[in-house]
Amino acid sequence: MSDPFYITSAIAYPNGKPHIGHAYEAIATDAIARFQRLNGREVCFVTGTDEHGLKMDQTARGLGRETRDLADEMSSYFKQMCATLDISADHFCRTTADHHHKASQAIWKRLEANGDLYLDRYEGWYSVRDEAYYDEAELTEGEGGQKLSPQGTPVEWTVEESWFFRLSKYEKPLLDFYAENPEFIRPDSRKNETVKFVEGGLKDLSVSRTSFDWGVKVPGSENHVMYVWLDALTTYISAIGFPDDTEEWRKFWPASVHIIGKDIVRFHTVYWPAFLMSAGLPLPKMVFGHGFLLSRGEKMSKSLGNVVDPMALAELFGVDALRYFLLREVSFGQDGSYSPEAIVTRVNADLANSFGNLAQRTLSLIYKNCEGYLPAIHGHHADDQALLELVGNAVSKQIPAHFDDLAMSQALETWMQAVFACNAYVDMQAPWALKKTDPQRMETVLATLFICIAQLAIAVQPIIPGSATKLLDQMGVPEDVRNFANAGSHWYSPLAEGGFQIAQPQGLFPRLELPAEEEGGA
RNA sequence: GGCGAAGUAGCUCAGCUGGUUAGAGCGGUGGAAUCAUAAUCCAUAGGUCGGGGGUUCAAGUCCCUCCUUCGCUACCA
Repeated sequence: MSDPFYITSAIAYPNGKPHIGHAYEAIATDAIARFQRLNGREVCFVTGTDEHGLKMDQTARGLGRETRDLADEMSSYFKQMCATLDISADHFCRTTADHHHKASQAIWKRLEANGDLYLDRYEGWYSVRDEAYYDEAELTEGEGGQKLSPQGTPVEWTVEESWFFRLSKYEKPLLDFYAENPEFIRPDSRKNETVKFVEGGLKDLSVSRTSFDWGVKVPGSENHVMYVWLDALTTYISAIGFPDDTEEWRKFWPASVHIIGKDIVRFHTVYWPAFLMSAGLPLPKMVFGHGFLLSRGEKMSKSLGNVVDPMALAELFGVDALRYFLLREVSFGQDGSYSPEAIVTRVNADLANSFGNLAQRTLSLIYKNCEGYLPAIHGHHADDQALLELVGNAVSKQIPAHFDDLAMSQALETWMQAVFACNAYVDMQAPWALKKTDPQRMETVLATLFICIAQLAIAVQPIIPGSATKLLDQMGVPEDVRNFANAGSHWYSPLAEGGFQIAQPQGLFPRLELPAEEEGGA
């Protein structure tokens, strides 16, 4: 088990409860992590919550609560979401943890030691009401020449003491890095945006705040807290031990991939690598900016009232159904659309009808006609060979290649084609008819199907771990076979000859029904 | 405004470096089968590949232009 694979999702900003976008990212990241484990890599998967910053502080104050208290509560919802959705994270990190503060201060000191931090003044148009600075170009002019923020609140020219990071110094190194590492930013559209942005020139970055104190204290400037992003990004290294020289740190850094939303690509592809360069640390190998989930093609927002609670969806349709839908229907990297009809249609067609029914009809035939004992193989026909080859090729080559490329929807498309081939094979061979005409042939056909179904279940584990495991359990497939390296090994005959007997098969993928329409609007 | 992405069958989308009759799934239609979660399999549905122009022996696939939608254009995260 060498070849470490370190993957992170973004750490969520918990000033609200988790929404479907958080669930989507967690599920996608989890599927990749699970795939790599089954692919023989030693995996570390980190997720968590990013709890500092102005907004958390404001939200808590608005509720009349202690910020820390609110953070504890909100973070727990995200942790709970991970548990519910079968997210196999190795570490759930909170930026409020002591070790994380220590790590953030350590990286700060490294930037400082490298001469990249200097104290200056941040000047700009500041809205007291929004507690935010705005660019001149964003402002509008109200009555009497009063300058207004995009939110329509008054702004005034404000000067604040701030530490700056010499981001400008890294313009060239970053561009060189992008050029030398074409896979660093994916998909390409995000890379273009980033390159153009950096080519446009980088200004030094204000990396401390004095206007609030909910954050990591700047070493030596106790009235400053660190810019939230500097602290948040540090999670990726503090999670595995930094600044301590731990075994995990040595094994897993630099990260294999950071999975993030397309809205925070810049922080991960400009600021983060610049910070790391300054700190003298290796850079992550890849940053992948996935798309957004739209509700019937529209952005989800509180004002539109179309925000979807992922817990409710999991409750309604099942965790694996939700996971399958999101990863099959949405091309990873692009925006995707969600609707109850779409999930019901997709899950019924693929999981219930095609794959679930394939397993059910095959296992039922074995249960009824072979007393549950796995049938012997009496020499394969060309049809059997063709199917075994098609499924074997999909499971051992094509599907892992797609997963490795983070193309989960394509992996599943390939998977479905193999499922279709199995169904076509069942119909053509008609083992129920062979029962009377050629029992031995029936046994071979059922054995062939059993092998294929097991392989398909093994391959789909990263997507629907719960159901796949249940099916493999029903089928008695040994643990050490349940990975990409061994799925195609010679495990069937030993299992059959060992006298394994299946119980009466239980359907694992129930057909979904469209939930009844909500009554009356208003 | 600048830069970029996208516009392909009713729906959701594949189509890499240009090359035989433009593909898949879902839906629709017609058959077959009855082992199975009324699931499955086979066949099929006549889309000027956003409009126009151009390059080429050959363009959905390259160039120009127009239309439409979307993203980025730094200090909330």
